[in-house]
Amino acid sequence: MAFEPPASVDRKPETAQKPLRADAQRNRDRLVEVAASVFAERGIDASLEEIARRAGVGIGTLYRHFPTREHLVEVVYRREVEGLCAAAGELAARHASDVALEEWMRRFVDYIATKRGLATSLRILLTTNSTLFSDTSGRVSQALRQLVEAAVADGTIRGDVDASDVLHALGGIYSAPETPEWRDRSRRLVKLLMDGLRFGAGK
Amino acid sequence: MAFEPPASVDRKPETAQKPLRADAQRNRDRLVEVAASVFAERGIDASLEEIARRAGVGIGTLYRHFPTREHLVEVVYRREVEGLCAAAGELAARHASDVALEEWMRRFVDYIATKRGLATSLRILLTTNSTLFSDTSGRVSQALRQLVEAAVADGTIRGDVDASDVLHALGGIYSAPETPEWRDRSRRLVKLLMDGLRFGAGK
DNA sequence: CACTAAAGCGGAGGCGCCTCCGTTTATTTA
DNA sequence: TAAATAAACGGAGGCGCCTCCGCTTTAGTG
Repeated sequence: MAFEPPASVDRKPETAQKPLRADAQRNRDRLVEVAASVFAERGIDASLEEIARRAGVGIGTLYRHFPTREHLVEVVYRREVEGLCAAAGELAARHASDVALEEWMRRFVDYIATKRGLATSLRILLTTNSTLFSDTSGRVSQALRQLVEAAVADGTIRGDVDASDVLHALGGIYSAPETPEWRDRSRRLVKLLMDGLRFGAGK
Repeated sequence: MAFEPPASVDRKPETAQKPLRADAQRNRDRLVEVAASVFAERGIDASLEEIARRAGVGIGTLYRHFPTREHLVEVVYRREVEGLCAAAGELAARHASDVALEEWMRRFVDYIATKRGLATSLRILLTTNSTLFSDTSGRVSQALRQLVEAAVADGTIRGDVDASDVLHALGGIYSAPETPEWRDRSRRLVKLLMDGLRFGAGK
């Protein structure tokens, strides 16, 4: 305690560690799932005991799997980003590529919206744990690139932009001030952006 | 709680608010003093109840004066920086100006040393509460400037440097890695710096 | 001084954090 | 399938956080 350890969550080696016992794996999954909804509902400071309770496990089990609150938050956050990015592939398969892009951006905005309230805690986590930041932002921009390139390739959006342009355009959303109309304004921004992208498509 | 408030400690208006009742002022002073030593001894996560206990007041009194831990930490931190800077004037009055500068830099290093362990928490506080950062860093560089200018003026150190040069030189100390020899190395650095400053003094 | 209103006090109580360890369960071995 | 053992469980307990409110003290006022 004299020397509080760096607040970063330590990396577990990517080399898959021995598989968990079946019950342990079940509990762990359950905890992550419940934690995601409790954090969403009550904020990032939600009681860990409540999470354990709702997951139907003892508090000791929660702590064994996630030795600190930050461990749990990190896992939940990674899972959510992963889900968002995975949706890119599904949308691409099911819709015209410009529609897929638009829908994905809309989801992106919604997702950011849910995270606005947590901004300070999350920012601390992201600055503290730099791999978390680079991993997730890399994953997000990869998903976006996939969608933009597909839409450019089949001519449903103009060809003189790339994924990083779009990401920058979306970036404005992130930094916009926290007002009640934030969400609506962001949605308008996505629409506007799409109109711009569609304009002059197919040359 | 849905919307955790910005973690910044809100500015109390500089316009002096009505003076506290005598007992309240006494307790407040006592708390700050005790808190400084408890934080120094146990780290920034020390128990607030222990602080109240040692100050001989109830926990309720502590919370009335300092509604959050951050409030208390901020006040202690400001007081310490203030003390450090006030020492500049006293040293200047009592010693030759180069000696005053050297001694002050030594104290600065010692002070930073005590804060190393708290670095993460303090960094969060400083990035969260930007007035705290600008107030204190302004105050520190002002104290340093006073000492450097005096020493340059009476020719005990060379004339082709200014306070910001010296501050930058000291800045290296801050970012040096956290090793056991940190403190000794920093002291050597101060000596080295002073030798350099004295070299060719008086033109 | 005596009285009073306002200011301040303080600690009980409720809740959450986290550790520790006796008990239970899944898996391996025979 | 039974025994052995390693892995995992879970909650009691101790501690700290913070709020709330009945009690005490101070600073005016006559």
